[in-house]
Amino acid sequence: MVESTNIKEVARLAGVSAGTVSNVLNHPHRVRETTRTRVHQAITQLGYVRNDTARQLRTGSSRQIAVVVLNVTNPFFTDVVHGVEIAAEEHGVAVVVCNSGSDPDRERRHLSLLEEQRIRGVLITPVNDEHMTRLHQLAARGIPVVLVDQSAGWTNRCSVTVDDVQGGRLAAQHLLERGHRHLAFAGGPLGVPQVADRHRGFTDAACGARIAMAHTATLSIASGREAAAELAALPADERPTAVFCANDLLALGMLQGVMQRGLRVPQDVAIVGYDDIEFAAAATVPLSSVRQPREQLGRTAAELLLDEIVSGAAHKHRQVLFQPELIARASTDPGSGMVASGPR
Amino acid sequence: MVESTNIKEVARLAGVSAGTVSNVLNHPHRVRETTRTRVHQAITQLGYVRNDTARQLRTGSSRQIAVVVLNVTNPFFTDVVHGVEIAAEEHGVAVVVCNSGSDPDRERRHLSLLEEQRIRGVLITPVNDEHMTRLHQLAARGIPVVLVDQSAGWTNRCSVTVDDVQGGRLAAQHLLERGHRHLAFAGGPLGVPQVADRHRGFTDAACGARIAMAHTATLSIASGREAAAELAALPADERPTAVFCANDLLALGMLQGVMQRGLRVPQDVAIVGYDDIEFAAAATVPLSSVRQPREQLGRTAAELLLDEIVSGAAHKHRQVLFQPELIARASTDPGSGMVASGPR
DNA sequence: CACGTATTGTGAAACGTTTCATTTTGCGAT
DNA sequence: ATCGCAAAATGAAACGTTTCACAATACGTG
Repeated sequence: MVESTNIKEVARLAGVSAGTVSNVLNHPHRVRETTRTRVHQAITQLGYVRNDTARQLRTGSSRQIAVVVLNVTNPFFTDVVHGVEIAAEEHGVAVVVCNSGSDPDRERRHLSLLEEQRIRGVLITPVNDEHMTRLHQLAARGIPVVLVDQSAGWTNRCSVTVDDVQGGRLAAQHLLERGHRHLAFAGGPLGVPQVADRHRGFTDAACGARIAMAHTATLSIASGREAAAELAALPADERPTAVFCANDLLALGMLQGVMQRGLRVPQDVAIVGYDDIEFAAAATVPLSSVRQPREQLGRTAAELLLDEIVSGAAHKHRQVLFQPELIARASTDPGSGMVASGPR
Repeated sequence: MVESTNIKEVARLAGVSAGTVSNVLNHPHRVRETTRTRVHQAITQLGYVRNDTARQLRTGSSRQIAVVVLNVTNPFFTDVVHGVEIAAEEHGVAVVVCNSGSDPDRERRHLSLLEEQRIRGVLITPVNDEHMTRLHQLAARGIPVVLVDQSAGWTNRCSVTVDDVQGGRLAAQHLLERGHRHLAFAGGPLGVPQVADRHRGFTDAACGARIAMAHTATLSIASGREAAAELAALPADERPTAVFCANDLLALGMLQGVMQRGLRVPQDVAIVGYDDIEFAAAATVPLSSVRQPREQLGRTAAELLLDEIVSGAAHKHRQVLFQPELIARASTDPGSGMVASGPR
């Protein structure tokens, strides 16, 4: 390990005090131009790099915000992260991405680490409500927290959500309009609030229809394939004619699974996904899906957080609720068959 | 902002010195059990959280490694990141994900920030060779750097790569075997080493064939659609019968674009992608693709980095080269038509 | 009970900044 | 020349840890 040069060495080389070097870096106008250039020369000559650790210790706050997501490999979340980055960049703060992988334990560890690092603020989609008090604690200790895509039990703080119950309703309505009377919901675990809400909205709006439940362990393509096997194994007259999947990964797996078993989509079974990730439109059969404003979700959340950071006590907490939108494509349209949808 | 309690307050409440509290936290065996529990009580009673900033300043090193990727929204990179996380978790170090977005300027800013933070190590897929000297500088200053998915001009350090030239060759061979004699390469910018290598391998192995070039501005679905428009506009006898796309996003866009314009895949135009992201198999026409060991790439890179971190001078630099593999699916198989491929 | 030794605990220094009260410098006006 | 005052520079304290040489206990043994 090479010991790096510090501010004092720069000061010595430039023939000034450490305080002056610090001023050159942080308040250039306070120092005369001639010395300023002298200091800059010393800096480049020594290859000096400011030690942010010491700076943070002294100033007491970092210049980073964190975003904790459920699953980095889910395009929904990477789009959210992208939105966060856009907003953060405008404010000159850096974003660190943490992945809980839907594991409460990893989520807890991340939060502890972030608190130890005195992170400036946290955006988080919690795994479940297990750590809600922990999050309130964080906020009480001066680390603002904004909930993303979840709002249960968080009325007195900022959150940015999409109406999942309404999303479930949209899916049900769409399928009922298409004439389906025997439906299925695929998703899980129901402990995940988003899944529970989508399920609730779906069953509410489809109260007249028959609804089967395909419980999945995760919200992944693999789980979708498994659920498809279950579904395809049913005798034709017992099989739902349409499935609503709790997210697009599940729906893509479902699509692959049922087609592999010789069922036609949408003729034998129609499929509606959720999120409308970019790959939904490019699927084997372009996927109908409940669209969420993914990037805007992230951007708005970041803006709320940044406002809370800069405004401090003057900040007013807000709960932003976006409305989802159903995008109909071939996977629910008997007429369109195998014709691809156009660009979104 | 709430002023947090520090180690001294804990010490006072527990009736010991600050050093003892520190020992309880870092070397528990050095302190008697009775005092240890007393200190722990004080910690929980005050809700004390260690200030990692001060700890890092004193110890001189952080417990985090960074991974800088070209595009967080590209599933290829999220899979790589996932591999990194797995390896890092085994070693108890945290991962921070930085997104350069293929922008050299953002890449530079990230590197500066990471250096200021005295990050423990960096995994990076550089945008191009613009900052190679900067990376060597970082390494010379005691921040190990491992190159991921790129190795040009990096012979004396660790890197983990997949043979892109060979990948390009595989694609060409595959298409030649299928009888295609009029090919196209879609990708860009050629300043991106991966693109250049794939292009080179492709043209090398297809030297007998006619090869058109569809230059794209980015490696995204949108760019793929644009390239498709270009291609579809050609008269049928001037149009290549097969396209090799520099990555799967491009290929998915290409697929959407050509189908939307009434061309059939693979009958009118066959398509080969690159990366074999999970969504390639789920595409409108399941996509043939050159598979890279995405997760293993990340995991291996992280392991090399961690070895360099713990072994220090004893570490031997290694350049790991993986071989790609062509996965044939319907997008290049005239026989299979629209039949979906099975699970991978 | 005194001794020797291993086990615990202490206290101050050090890490590299920023901050701010204070001192020094520069310079135009007298 | 000298004064006055703004501008510039200084130097030491402080941020919250960890470390380490040293002091103070505890405890088994003779």
